[in-house]
Amino acid sequence: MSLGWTEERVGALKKLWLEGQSASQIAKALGGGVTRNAVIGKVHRLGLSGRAAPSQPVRATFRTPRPRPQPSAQPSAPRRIEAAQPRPAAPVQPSPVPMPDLPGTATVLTLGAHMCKWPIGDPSSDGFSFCGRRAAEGVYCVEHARVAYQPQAKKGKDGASELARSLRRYI
DNA sequence: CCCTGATTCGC
DNA sequence: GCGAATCAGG
Repeated sequence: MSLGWTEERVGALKKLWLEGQSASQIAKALGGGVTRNAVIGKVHRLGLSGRAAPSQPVRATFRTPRPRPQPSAQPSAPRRIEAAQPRPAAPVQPSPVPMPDLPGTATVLTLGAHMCKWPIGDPSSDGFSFCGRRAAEGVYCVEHARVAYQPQAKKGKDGASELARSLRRYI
């Protein structure tokens, strides 16, 4: 299951990446079928290797030029040795993230880094959106986190109906 | 061992 | 162009 990089997926990728989301986070956010490697690869291909707001100070690691496990054949690979790009000393301050009061107003493109990513509606429908409220736990708001991160789905009684009731409000 | 991004290279 | 494998590091 690997759809090509459609406009929307690329757009979402750019947005999430520029927001400082990690590659694996983005990979999960994009649904399935993409690994973090795919995301990273695409990011580099898109030309946005350096990010404005690195969540973790990933040092510009100088890897050894890579020993080539190639049995034979030495393809001339005049790789450029550039790891530190001339940063214009412009520590951008991104994330003027809007925070709607009502859920379901965030699309995959407007969804901010710390906005609840609980899906609202049918993903294959036009009006599909995300909750968009302040994410409290993980990528969800408090309310949705309770549903998403169910610690135990076992209660002697009827845990399923509780879940169903919670879900019903948003479907 | 978990995670992060970076790079290379076969496809 | 794509992404798995592999790397260096936190």
